[in-house]
Amino acid sequence: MRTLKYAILGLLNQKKMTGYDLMKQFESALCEFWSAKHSQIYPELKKLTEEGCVAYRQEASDNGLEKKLYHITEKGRTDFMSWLSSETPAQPTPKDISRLKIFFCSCLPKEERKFMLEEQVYRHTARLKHLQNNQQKFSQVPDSDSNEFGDYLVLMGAIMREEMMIEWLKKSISLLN
Amino acid sequence: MRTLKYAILGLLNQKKMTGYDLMKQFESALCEFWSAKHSQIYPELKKLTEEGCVAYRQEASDNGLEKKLYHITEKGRTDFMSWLSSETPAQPTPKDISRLKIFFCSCLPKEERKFMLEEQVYRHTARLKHLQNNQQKFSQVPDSDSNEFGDYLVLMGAIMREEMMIEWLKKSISLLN
DNA sequence: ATTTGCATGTAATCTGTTACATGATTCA
DNA sequence: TGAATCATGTAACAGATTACATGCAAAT
Repeated sequence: MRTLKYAILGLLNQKKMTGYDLMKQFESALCEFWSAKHSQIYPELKKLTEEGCVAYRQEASDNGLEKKLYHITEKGRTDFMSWLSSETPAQPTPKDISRLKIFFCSCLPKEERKFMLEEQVYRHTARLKHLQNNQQKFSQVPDSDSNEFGDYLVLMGAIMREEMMIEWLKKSISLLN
Repeated sequence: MRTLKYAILGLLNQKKMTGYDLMKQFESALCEFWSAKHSQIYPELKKLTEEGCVAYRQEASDNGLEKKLYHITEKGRTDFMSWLSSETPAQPTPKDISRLKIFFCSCLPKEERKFMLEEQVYRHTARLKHLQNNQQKFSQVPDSDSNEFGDYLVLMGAIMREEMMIEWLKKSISLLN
């Protein structure tokens, strides 16, 4: 389905970047719903260059080192926009090890069941706090035409996801016995 | 991480099954948080047999066809229990194409933005109804020592996930403009 | 002097999907 | 007679992670 292709094109559509910059974007802005290591990004950029979806200019970075500054081409923009407008196919299951373990929790001795669920509550609470902290950087809701609008929506979605997880886990704990 | 191994062991720990039965379980009971096709299940069963985690007896099925009825071994049970008790490593991002598209939604013309989000609301509403229907099969909360307890918890979790998604999408729509 | 960050790549491996392949039985 | 279900497998490919590999600059 080439999703990585479109994630990269979408980012390069916002601004010119190096492979390294893209990697940083996956670690920060996209981390709540997509990920990619540099070992996947660099080969994909090579492929996209061959396809004519991106191009680069060799530049010297601040320090004087070599770097490749990538930008999106017309073909790249066309491909990206048609992907964005296309219907999203029914998502395959989001695989979730925690839920798998909870599914099998009746195999565990009673004390451990509660312990397992509480450990998860702790994790998600920490994550929620971190996300709420990020949200404070927005003094108001960004305009829906700006690039930050997407950031705002997915951050809101991530917060709601964590809140839901905590609520579910606590409800589950209350059902033990 | 061999998660498929433990999913299969967990199911075989509940009862003896054929590869085909396991496939059906992935399609029904586990479908909200794990998936596996038969082309992955059969080779994994072969590997688990070699490892000594499972064993099988060749049997004739109802109709007279050959089938392999798998059961878990002591080693398999030990492996499964130690996996279940171990700490779950920090989950890698659950990849989500819908969220990725929403992240880039400011690239779309205004009318299409709303359309995209509403299409998602429709999808998740249908899914929610289906799950709520399944929940009605439980006349009460199963005992936390029974196998159905896990079913009940993950179904509840899936319902809450869909409710959260709908709420998030509607909130997002209200923020357009 | 050593670690961290910038910067780029390849190789080996693992995980998962789609397609190929077969064959009997049951139901419409 | 043809489609659906039961039943089992392999091969090719796609997607993603871990490890291998290099090198300069800046900060500690």
